[in-house]
Formats: sequence, C-alpha cells, structure tokens
Amino acid sequence: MKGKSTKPDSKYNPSETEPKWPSSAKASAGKQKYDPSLIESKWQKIWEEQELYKAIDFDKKPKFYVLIEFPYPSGAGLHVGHVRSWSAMDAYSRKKRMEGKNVLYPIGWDAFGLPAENYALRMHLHPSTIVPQNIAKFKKQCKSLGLSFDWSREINTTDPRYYKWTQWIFLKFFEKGLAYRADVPVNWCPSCKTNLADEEVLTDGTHERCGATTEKRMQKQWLLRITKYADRLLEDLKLVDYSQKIATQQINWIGRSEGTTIRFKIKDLRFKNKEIEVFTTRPDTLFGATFIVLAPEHPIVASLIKSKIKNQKSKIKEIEEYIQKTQSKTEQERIAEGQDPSAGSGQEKTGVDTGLTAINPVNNEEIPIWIADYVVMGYGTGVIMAVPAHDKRDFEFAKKYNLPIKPVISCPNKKFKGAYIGEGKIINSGEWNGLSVPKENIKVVDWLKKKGLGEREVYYHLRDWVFSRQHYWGEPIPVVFCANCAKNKISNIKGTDYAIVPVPEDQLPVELPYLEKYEPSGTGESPLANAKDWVNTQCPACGRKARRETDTMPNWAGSNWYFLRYLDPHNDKALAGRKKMEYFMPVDIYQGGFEHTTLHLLYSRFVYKFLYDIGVVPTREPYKKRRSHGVVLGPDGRKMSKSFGNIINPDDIINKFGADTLRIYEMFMGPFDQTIVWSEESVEGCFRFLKRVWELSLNKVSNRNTSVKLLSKLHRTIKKVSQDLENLKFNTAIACLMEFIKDWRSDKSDKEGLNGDDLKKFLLILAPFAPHITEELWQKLQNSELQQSIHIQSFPNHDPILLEKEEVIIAIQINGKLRDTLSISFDEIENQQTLKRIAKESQKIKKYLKNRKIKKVIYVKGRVINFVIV
RNA sequence: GCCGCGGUGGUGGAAUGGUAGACACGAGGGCCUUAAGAGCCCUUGUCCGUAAGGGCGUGAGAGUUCGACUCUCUCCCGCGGCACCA
Repeated sequence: MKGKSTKPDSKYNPSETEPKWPSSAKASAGKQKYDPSLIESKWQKIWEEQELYKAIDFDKKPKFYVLIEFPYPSGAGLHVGHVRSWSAMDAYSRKKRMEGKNVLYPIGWDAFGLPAENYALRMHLHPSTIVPQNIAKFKKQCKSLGLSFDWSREINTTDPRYYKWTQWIFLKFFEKGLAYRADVPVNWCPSCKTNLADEEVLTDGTHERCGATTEKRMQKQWLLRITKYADRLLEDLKLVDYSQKIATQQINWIGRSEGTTIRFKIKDLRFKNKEIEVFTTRPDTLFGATFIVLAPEHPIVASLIKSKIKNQKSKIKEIEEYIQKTQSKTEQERIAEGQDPSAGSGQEKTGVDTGLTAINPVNNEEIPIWIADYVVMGYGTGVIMAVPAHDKRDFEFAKKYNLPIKPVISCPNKKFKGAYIGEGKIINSGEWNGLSVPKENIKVVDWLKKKGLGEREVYYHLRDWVFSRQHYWGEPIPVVFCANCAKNKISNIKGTDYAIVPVPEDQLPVELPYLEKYEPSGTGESPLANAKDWVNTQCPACGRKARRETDTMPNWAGSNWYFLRYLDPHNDKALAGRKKMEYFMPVDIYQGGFEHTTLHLLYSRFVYKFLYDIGVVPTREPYKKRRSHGVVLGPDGRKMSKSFGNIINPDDIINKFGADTLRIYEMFMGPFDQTIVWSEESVEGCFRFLKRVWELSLNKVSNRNTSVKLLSKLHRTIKKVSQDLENLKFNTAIACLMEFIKDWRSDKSDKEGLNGDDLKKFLLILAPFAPHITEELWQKLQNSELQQSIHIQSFPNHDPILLEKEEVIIAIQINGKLRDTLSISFDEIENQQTLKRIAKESQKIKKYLKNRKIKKVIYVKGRVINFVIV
C-alpha cells in the first residue's frame, strides 16, 4: 500500500507563511484510493507549522487542561497502551478545542529512575546518552500518531533546569520539617540494589518493577512526612471527582481507623508506674480482654530483657529466643505462612509469655502479658488488648496457648463456637451491660474518657514516604553533611556527628555529576559516593569541608509536580508563574493507569497540598477529575512482554493501516476503563470503516438535500457522539459513527446520498477520532485553495427538530412479552388513544386478546404499548 | 478475611426499568475476478418447524414490577486491591 502513488505533498512548501494545500490532492479527488501513508505525515507537518494545538496563556476562551501521565521513555518505544490512553484523550481534547476551549494537552518525559538506569546498564551505555535517544524515538512516534500535543511546552525531568525545582521543593519540605532522616526498616531490592517505598513493593513482597523478592533492612533514609497529610488526603477526596475504584483504593491505602487508646498498668514492681497503652477499635469489649500482646519490637520487651527479672531467668531466655526467631523471619516467610488456607484466618500464631501481668482498668482483673509477632510495631501502639471471644486472631492465639475466653457481647447463635464479631448487646460488663453495640459504642468511649481511662484516637495505615534511593540516575538530594557545623551547633540534628545543611536556593540545581561507572554498589551506598570531587565540597553555611548527600530521589520525585511545569516550562525564577497557575489550575481531567493510584496519584496530591500550604499553588487539589484506562494485553491474552513475544508495535500498525485506524481501533475495542486483548482482525474492521468513509465522501455526495431519514440519523449521531465523548465512552461513539456509515451506504432513497454541508458535519464529528482522513476530506470539499483546518472548526450541534423526523417503531407487548411492533411517524407519538386502538387491531395482537379481558394498557411514549390481560 | 469491580452469542462488546445481543470480528453462502486479494450482497443466540410461527435465553435461585441484563436479597464464579492493621 505504501509508496505506490506519487507523493501528493511534493508541492507543499513549508517555508511560506500562508499554508498552501497541496493542489494534487484536490485534482485527483474521486479516483484516489484511501492511502493513509500519503496523507498522514503531510498533515502532521502542516499542523505543527501552524501551531494548531498551542494553548494560549491567559486566553479569553475558557481554559481546559487535559492531562495524561507523561511517560518514562523506555528503549522499547511507545506501547500500544500509551496509544490507547493518549489517542482517547486526544479525541477528548480535540472536541473540547472545537467547543471553543483553550485546551492545554501537554507532553513530557519522566526520564529519571530505575528503568532508565537498568536499561542503560544492559545496553552498556550511559543513561545520559540513552535518554535523549529514547525521547527522540518517543517523540517521533507521538507525532506519527497525530496527537494534538502542545509541543512548545515539552518538559524533561532530567533537565537540570527542571530538576532544579524538584530539588527546590525538597528544600521546602526540609525547611518545614517534613523531610527528615531516620533509621527505618526499608524494603531492599537485591536485584536493583536499592531500597524501595512501601508502595513499590507488592503484596507478595516482590518489587513491582523487577519482580525480585525484597528484604527488610534497617537503614538511615530520607522520609517525607506524608502521614501529616493523611486526614486531608482522605477528606479532600470529597472535593474531587475520582472514579469509585480509585477513590476507594486511596481510602483503603490511607486506612484511617478510629478507636480508643486505653492504658493498662503493669503489676510487676520493676515496672511500677509503667503503663502500657493499647489501641483498640472495640473498647466495648474491654471487659472481655483476657491478655495483652506486645509486638516483639516493642520497647518494653527490650527493657524487660535488660531488667532480668528475678526468678524468671529461663523465661528471659525463652523471650530472647523468640525475639531472635521472629526477627530472622523474612517478609517472604511470613507471607508464605499466611497463604496456607487451612490455617484459619492466617498464619499459625506463635508467641511467648512474659510472666508479667497487667491490670484491666475497668475491672482490675490481672491478665497476662504475652509477646507475639501477629502484633506489629508499625501500627497503633504496637500493643493490643486481646479479646479472644470477639476477635478471630486473638481467639486462635487463646486456643493455642490455653488462655481464657470471656464473651462480653451476646451472640444470637448460642451454639456458635468461635470469635463472634457481629453486633449485639453487651454482657458480663458491669455498668455497660445492655448497651447495643456498635450502635452505642460512643457511650462506652465517653465513659472511659470521663474516668480518665481512655482517649479517642485515630491511626492510619499510611506510613511516611521513604524518599531516598541508592542509585545514580536520579535528582541529587540537595543537602551537605558538615562536621564543623555540628560541632558549633549550627543546624545540627540531634545525636549525629554531622549537621545537615541545605544547599541554598541560589546554588540550585545541584547537578548530577557525570559518572563513567554508575552501577549500584550493593552496599547500601549510592554510586555517587565514588564521585570524590563532587562529594567533597564546601559547607554552604560555614565554608569548611563538607560532604554532599549521595542518595538520590526516587523516580516519583519529578512526576510529583510536572503538571505545573507545563504551565510555564521555561521559567527560571519559579517552578511556574503564579498567574499562569491561577489561569490553568486545576487540571480538568487527569487520565492514567490504575496502578498509580496509591503511588504517583497519592504522592502528587500530597506534594501539591504541601505547596498549597506554603502559598505556591492556588488550589487545594491538583486534579478535578481522575479516570483510569484498562491495560492492553497481547493477542494471547497475556501481558505484553518480550519473553512472551506478544508485543504489538504501534509503528507496525501505522505502517500497515495508518494512525487513524490505530487510534479508532484502540478506542473502539472496548470500554475505556476495561482491560482489552489485542486483535489484529478487529483492526482491519476499523480500517474498512475509514475506507468506506473515504469512498462515500468522494462518491456519494451532492448539492441536493439529504434524505429526511439519513438527515435524522446524522443528527442523532451528532448527539450521541457528543455525549459519549463527554463521558469517555469512546467505543460506543465510534460504533455510532459506523452505524451512520452503514445507513449512508444503504440509503436507497436518493442515489446522490449526502448533501455536502451534511457531510461536513459528519467529518467534524469524526475528526477528533481520525484527524488525518477528516482533514484531507475536509480540504478536498472546499472550493478554494486555502482553508482553515477542520480541527479548529466548531463542533456541530444536533438539531432537535431533525431528530424527530424519522419514523418511530413501538413495541406492542402482551403481559410484558413482545408480540408485534408498530411503525408510526413521530407526529403521532402523543396520540395515545389512537395508538392503542391501532395496536389492538393488529392481527397478531387480536389473537392474544381474543376472549381475554384487558386489565390495563400501559403506554410508554415512543417505546412500548403493553396490554395486561387476565 | 475485608474492600472494590465484573459475569450477556463462536469472539470483543451494546442496551435513561421498556423490542436483549447495537457496532465490530469470526464463520457460512452468493456476486465480481482467469486466479488470488480487495470489494459488494445475504445469513449468523439457541431449540422445534419447509414456512408462517412459537418455545427458551443476560452465572444460579428468590423477590419487587404491567414489564428486570438493569432494582432488592441469598448464593456461585472471575478479576483487582489490601491484609495477623487491633
């Protein structure tokens, strides 16, 4: 198909200011076959020269910001998954533009991070060489798709002029005490040789990118205090329109849990005055608490071992052994245990008795204190009050170690043996008896508060965000460690030999030095430590010798705020101009992968909220609306991957069918938010559709009026396409366009077919989906040489009067079952009585009505007449 | 275990409580062609029937309704997320 005809754009001269449409394209109208390779690149060039898709700062038209997740430019090139999301949002953007909006649809490159580094290592090249190459490839592919990006705003996270501001944001976090260093258990990936954020580790303990099993390690890390924003990240979901699935997942991830902290006194003298604070969401079961369980990492455990309680030596030994055992358990082992379905609610629980007892504050009962690793230090207070009668895990533990089980909530099923977790009345609980829980839980909490025994408390599942990586290819963290400043107590962090001194703003960016050898060391130290000239620096505070931080930021750092940079990509005074942010923010619709819901999406909301608090950005939330798209699987139904050999390269599809077909296909193949399996045969169907559009537009158009029937269909199509596009229902919008083509082809009422003006309307509504073919046909339709692009025309409105011109088919039912249909003109739709009479006279219906009594007749306007008979 | 989303022809999928299966693919038949390809036309949920026509059909079962893929309840299955989170 390619290269058979002479190039029609040979006469096109790009140096002329006024665009000249290729005259050869017009001359051969009617005979020319649909050949995308002859038209697509031609128009791409022209659109680019005309800067057709440029968003204007402060334009009078209302702004509309459409955002897609900017890609990591991988060596593999564009994935058909990118194409799906970007083409769909391109169609959406184009429609918004045609509706008179000042649309911002930008693109950039998220090029820092592990994938780029790993790829460069594999290719034995430097990331700084690889990245520009990959970007060039991506860019070329994007352009060959005819996406209406505003290229003048292109950004790249690895550009020092960009990451200067990524570093600047970090300094602001540091300044406000929200970036801090701490010894934390980190997820270490032995394959990538770096630590990872919790969000990057999958449930089975593997790294989401490379699949290697991660290990827990203690290491000094930078953390961002996202937990401080937990409540607002949760609360402000009310301000935005995220799809249910996304909102729910964020809510679960933040994991807010309201409960009560209750203090238990330890009875042992050595722990006199020591209290254990437990967190529970079921304070109503306090009378049923029959033991206390400490997490193995709990500080009391350590002091217990130290105290060497008299006559309890053997016990101490037992405890020490247990602690050692749990610590050596890897994450993987714990999970493996949890996957045994026969083990009740989860793992086989293990624990050890401390020999200590605590006093239940409500009834002064003495209850034993145990240590068990089913209680984790990282959540709540790291201690629980165990109520085996009403908690599955406690129940299992009590059974195993023969601890008492005391029911305090009445269970409707008297024979029930196990932990009853349902609602009921409180029993065996003194003054509380008779209260219905959870309904009257609040009374219990108030009671505890009044007596000074407990306080309301909220805990979150969300943890602070581990923000440092021991890798080369990332933004350097802009701080230095200075021994001199520590000695002189200048900005020292307690208990360290080095003061952390932030690099002053005017010295940003701290540029990433060029390193020949950048492989991860595996020792937990960043390869940047080898760049001696770079590491050894002057302290910006005291001027003495100091060391730079060698850890870099995670690959999420650059994507935290990139959508702001699009608004003002060349600003060197601020991350973006305030006025521009006020004009364009918030993002009207943000479209991206579901897998980023608790990663990038949550992170960037947090960072944005912080920027809001320090007065940098103008709105509370960055994204007004968020939607996700489904994954595109290979033809074999598996995830596309090199090892399966099932990767579809968009270039191949473009070469064979053209970009318009590829775009249409990816939008048509199924609902946007659903997973889809690639099917080459179905691609051909879309190509056929465009071919028919081409043939009909050139051959079945005249100056005569379009038949009423077809005209009515056209206007219904306009309405449907407009609505569907608005609701991101791309698949049905295209189906409807196909239907129209089918009707047009089979329209026998007038051989001349469609009137030219009506064809224009059809092309206009097809244009967002298939920009090239529609532009070509649009230009062919014009009489003069110079015409404005179809893509800056107004999106047509449907004429409600024309909608009604067609005949209406009404279903006639007997007792809700279809028995006949009735074809009437639209004018008759209101004549209920007449319609019922006609329906009754139908031969088929008569048969059913014979000798039967009509109880009721229901008429649904224009849809159904239903005879209810006995 | 908890939370969320689903279950419709041979396949991808359509259906504000109102004609289930739009649109597309595939398959079968025909036309065109020396042939192949492309294109065009017809058929295509299933069962009975030559046909007209009729029965059955949206994971299973019940319910609400004149009418249920759609709403309610119970259950089964699949996918995704979280998970010894107190």
